[in-house]
Amino acid sequence: MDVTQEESARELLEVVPIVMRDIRSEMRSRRSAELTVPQFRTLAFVNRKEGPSLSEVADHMGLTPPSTCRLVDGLIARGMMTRQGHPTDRRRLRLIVTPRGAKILEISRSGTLACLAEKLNGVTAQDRGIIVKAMGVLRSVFAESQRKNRRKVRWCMSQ
Amino acid sequence: MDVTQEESARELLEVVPIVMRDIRSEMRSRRSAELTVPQFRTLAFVNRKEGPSLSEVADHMGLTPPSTCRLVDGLIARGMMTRQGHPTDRRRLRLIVTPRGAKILEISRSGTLACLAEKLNGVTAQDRGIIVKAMGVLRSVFAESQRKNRRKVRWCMSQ
DNA sequence: TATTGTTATACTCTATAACTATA
DNA sequence: TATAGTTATAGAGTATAACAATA
Repeated sequence: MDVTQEESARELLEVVPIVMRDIRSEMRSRRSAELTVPQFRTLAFVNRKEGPSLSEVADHMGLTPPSTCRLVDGLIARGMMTRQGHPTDRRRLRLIVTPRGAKILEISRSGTLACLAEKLNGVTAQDRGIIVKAMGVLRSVFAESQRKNRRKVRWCMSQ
Repeated sequence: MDVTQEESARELLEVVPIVMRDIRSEMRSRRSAELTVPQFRTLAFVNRKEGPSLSEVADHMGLTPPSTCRLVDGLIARGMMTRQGHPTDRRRLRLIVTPRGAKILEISRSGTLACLAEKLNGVTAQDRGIIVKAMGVLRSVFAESQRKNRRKVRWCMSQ
């Protein structure tokens, strides 16, 4: 099935927000873990990267530094990560996920995954394959554009 | 390619937030239209439905009545829709998109679509077909679960 | 008494502007 | 002077609780 850009863009704009709403409300309802989507993504990134700076997190999230700072603040306030000094550059910091943060991350991830997986139960294995394939394509398209956005933001900020 | 529920769920949880971030930031940067994603979705729904009640909007959006009320308030305050009385049931209201609202909706939709379409430029027509197919599957899965959520919310509220 | 919508309150997400400390 | 991070401020999204008006 060959499809125009416009057609696929229309579908994305219509369906992605619906799926997103569902993911968000599932995370919110998982009381034991209580992570929002941005918190979850931040925690997962810091956990994977082991000691990234704030800028690196902002870059990955596509957020401005102040927004990222607040996001991180919340996670630190709830004992899920800590700030540490950078060995050579004292302006920078290194973010580290605490054992408690790692545990919460795991609970949140597995719970949300289980919910999503259950919903995908009625979908054929082949259609699931199509979903995975589509996600791969989308990842390559949109992961790249994040960096661009980030640079633009930086540029706007300094005029 | 056959795929497990877990595998497809993992991909969704990883990629959907990234695409969503992009859609949101595109809408935000479109200064002439200045609609957030929920505002856009609300306006589009009300425009399509011609005169829905607040509850119907809440249902469609998967939001609680107070949240929906505020969302609608903002759109009304900016002259994009109006509240009208329901002919037979005086508790209800009918939401109507103003000509100005319809115009802004159109500007926002076409601008965001153009941006998304441009990003999908480097994708093959076949891969776009896969995206459209996947969106169709996801729509059927997640459009249904919204209603369930809504009922649960109502139920939670009244204990 | 149940339903529709609203107001009050509180939290998170996000931005821009202005600042501090370090390089 | 440029960079990393923070604080101040503000608007939007969202929830729960409490309420008013109508059925």
